[in-house]
Amino acid sequence: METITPSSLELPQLAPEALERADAARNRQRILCAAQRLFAERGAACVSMDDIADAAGVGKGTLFRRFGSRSALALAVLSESESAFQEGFIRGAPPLGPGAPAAERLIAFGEGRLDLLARHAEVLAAAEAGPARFSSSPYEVYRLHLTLLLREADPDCDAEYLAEALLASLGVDLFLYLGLARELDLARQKAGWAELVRRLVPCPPSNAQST
Amino acid sequence: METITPSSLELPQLAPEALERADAARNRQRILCAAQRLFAERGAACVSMDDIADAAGVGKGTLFRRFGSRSALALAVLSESESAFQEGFIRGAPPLGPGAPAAERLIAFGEGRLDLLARHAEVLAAAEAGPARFSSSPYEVYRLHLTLLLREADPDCDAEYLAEALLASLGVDLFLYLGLARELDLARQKAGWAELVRRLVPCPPSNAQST
DNA sequence: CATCTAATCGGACCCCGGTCCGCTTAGTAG
DNA sequence: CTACTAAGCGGACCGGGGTCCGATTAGATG
Repeated sequence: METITPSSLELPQLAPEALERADAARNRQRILCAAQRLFAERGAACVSMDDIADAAGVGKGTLFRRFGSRSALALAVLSESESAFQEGFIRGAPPLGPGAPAAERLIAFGEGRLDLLARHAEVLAAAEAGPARFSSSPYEVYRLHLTLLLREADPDCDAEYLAEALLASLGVDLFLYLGLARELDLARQKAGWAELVRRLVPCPPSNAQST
Repeated sequence: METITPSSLELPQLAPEALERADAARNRQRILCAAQRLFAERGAACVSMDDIADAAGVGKGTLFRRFGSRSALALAVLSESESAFQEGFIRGAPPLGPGAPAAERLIAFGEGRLDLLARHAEVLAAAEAGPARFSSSPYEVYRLHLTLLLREADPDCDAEYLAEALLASLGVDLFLYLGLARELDLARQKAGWAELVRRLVPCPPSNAQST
């Protein structure tokens, strides 16, 4: 504790992977592959953490050391799709990306999220189960994005609250429930979302303002 | 199985309590009391089903036989408050009850629900955890109520979808998260809800129509 | 009161997510 | 190549929700 080795000072802690030991990195990959495969084969709901550990040829302790929790692992499995979506609404082409009016971007965001839900509902349900829902980094990004768009659409609204309220209607649980129990399919939910957004923001035809 | 006793035919199955054996009814009461007490003492999150069974002087099997699940038990503990609220918006005085314009009733509904959340957040969190959220009978009542009000406010909207979307923003999880992590207090959430509703329904000053 | 039966009881048991800690090993320094 | 150390490993373990089934008993019948 008292003597700090020079090497520890030189490590700039670039990224988690950078200072990960080789076997650790290998195990992370093995676990990710096993999880992805099992999720695809049986459905995420029917795959326990023990299953994944066994399939990856790894102890349960290792699994939790690498990923911390079931939700975090599920999130990691989805990171590619998730990043692609975020890329889309942050730097992509309109109407999802910058350039379109806020209302249009909001509608496109919801449709994109609903597509994501439709493609990965099961794994997302695992990723956003319980307390993980609000503390995940995607949620924070979504929240910020919606808050900015809402403020842009109407500076007088309580954008912080409305962003959370809107996000609530794009939750996995609701999506699955609406689809399975209430038989509202993807198209209907997209239309409903669009209606919701259009009613929320006045949607003035030419309100473009710089700054 | 083949011989049906006359007595079984005479039982009209009036209500669950009616055909419940005396000891069963007694145990149900004991369990409810113990649960209520423990929830109040320690907070629902720190009370396990074993704790409740022990405190009630009853086996775990009995507990689950009577209530089926943790969420159902929590719901039962709250049934009084829940009924009072439902009574309020079904048969109570305006603006919560019938008589006020739909928009006003919607706002009052959300405020009432938020009050309920504020009073019983912990137990409600247990009651609406996981899959129980959408399958509970209160949810169905809320859904119907909102659907009718939305249709009344604007017959052209997709009331079914909008009702679910609105209800999502009155979920316990979101309420707790907004209050604790985002520091949006009860008043702010009420104001936000009112804003949300007013933007959603045109709120024409005199749109009262019979039928 | 004795008998009978089906509802009830209760705790041992299961599965699951998550934690802990003593053993192993990668990677480095000499 | 050897020695050293901290990171990594893995499986025993824990508490919690929920299930099962042999033992018990309420309460009706005669």
